[in-house]
Amino acid sequence: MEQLIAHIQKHVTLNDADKALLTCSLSIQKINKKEFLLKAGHVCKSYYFVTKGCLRMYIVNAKGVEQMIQFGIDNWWLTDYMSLNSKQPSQFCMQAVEDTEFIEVERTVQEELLQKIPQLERYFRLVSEKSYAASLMRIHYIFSFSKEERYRHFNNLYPDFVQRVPQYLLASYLGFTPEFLSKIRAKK
Amino acid sequence: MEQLIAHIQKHVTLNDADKALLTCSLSIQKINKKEFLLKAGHVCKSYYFVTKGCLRMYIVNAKGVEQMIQFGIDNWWLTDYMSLNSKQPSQFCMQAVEDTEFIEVERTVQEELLQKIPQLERYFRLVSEKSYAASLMRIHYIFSFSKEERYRHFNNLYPDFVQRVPQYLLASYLGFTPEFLSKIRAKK
DNA sequence: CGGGCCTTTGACTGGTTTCAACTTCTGTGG
DNA sequence: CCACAGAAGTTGAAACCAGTCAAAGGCCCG
Repeated sequence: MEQLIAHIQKHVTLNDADKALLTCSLSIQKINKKEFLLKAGHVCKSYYFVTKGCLRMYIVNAKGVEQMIQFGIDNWWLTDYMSLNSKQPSQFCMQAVEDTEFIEVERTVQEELLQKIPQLERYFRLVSEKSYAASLMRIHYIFSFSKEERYRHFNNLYPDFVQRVPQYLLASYLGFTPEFLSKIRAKK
Repeated sequence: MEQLIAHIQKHVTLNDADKALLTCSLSIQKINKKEFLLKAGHVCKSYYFVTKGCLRMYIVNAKGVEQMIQFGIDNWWLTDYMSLNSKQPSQFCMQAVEDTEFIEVERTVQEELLQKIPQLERYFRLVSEKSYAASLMRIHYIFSFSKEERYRHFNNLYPDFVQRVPQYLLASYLGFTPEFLSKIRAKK
């Protein structure tokens, strides 16, 4: 819980009353590896803030293949903004990659908190601006690097994370096949 | 100007005083085809809202090739959120594809407006959440479709836009070469 | 210790890029 | 208003990056 408050305070300032309100409105939840937070076809009704472990968001494409969209690790927010705002069924699934601890913020609870702590509006804005910027950079890397370069670049940025997740998820996240990732690694 | 106010009111409500304040704080600007709003190496200091025409944001990659990142047409916000928030130099360039009309909101002006019209904070949050969601869907399409499928899909969604921009920009946006786009089109 | 999931390896295939030459379009100055 | 230069689009041949498929090996968890 202090983790979320610390993250918020990197962006906006909270007084003690705000912190108390957050602490009593929200709680840490746990989920086991392979369990789901969201399944395609259901409306996404919460924001999820990961405090420990790893979540993933994926979509099943027209060929029936699971396509990784996003990982969520420590201090990351994960949700389907589209479904959340439109209240339409989500196309995504959200599943735990490892046993994971997270804070769930239901849309309705978020609304209350935004009323009572107006600077949270700014916090969530800054978070989604950052996520958007990061995803544009990801698109840049996808187009500007070959698949092997992409892997090596990602491996340099997050060497520990690469060791931590199954290769087939990483391969999907980077946009190629697990076989190809295996061949890259065999090289050296 | 009414265009921006209408767009804001799709997300939050404004009273007459708010509208008046927006109208006197902001103004329509024009830029000619090929002119720049932002060049790599400079700090991005504004949000740009396109009311007419077309802007593009691109990055020059390690091989010296211009890589399209984003188009901005009617009712789209375009900016480098990374540079804007961190005040670090941008890696991106922003250039007019056609003669374009837009509303510039400088970061400092935005701060004032956010003070005076608090619900704008929510508006900008919703806009960036939407943009983020759209860019995740774009990543999904990139990975799940072949390049030819990507073009046909995009062509179905935005047939008029495809006619409007130079093919080499569209090819770059979709992540392949102009020659390949030419061949796809020749097929049928 | 067994079964299923994950990873590895190799041969074959094909979608896409690269390069170069040629054609068409566009805009600018005479 | 035409001419011309540079930019944009087309076409084909050759090369290659990465996918597919199949079979074998490793490893985790019940």
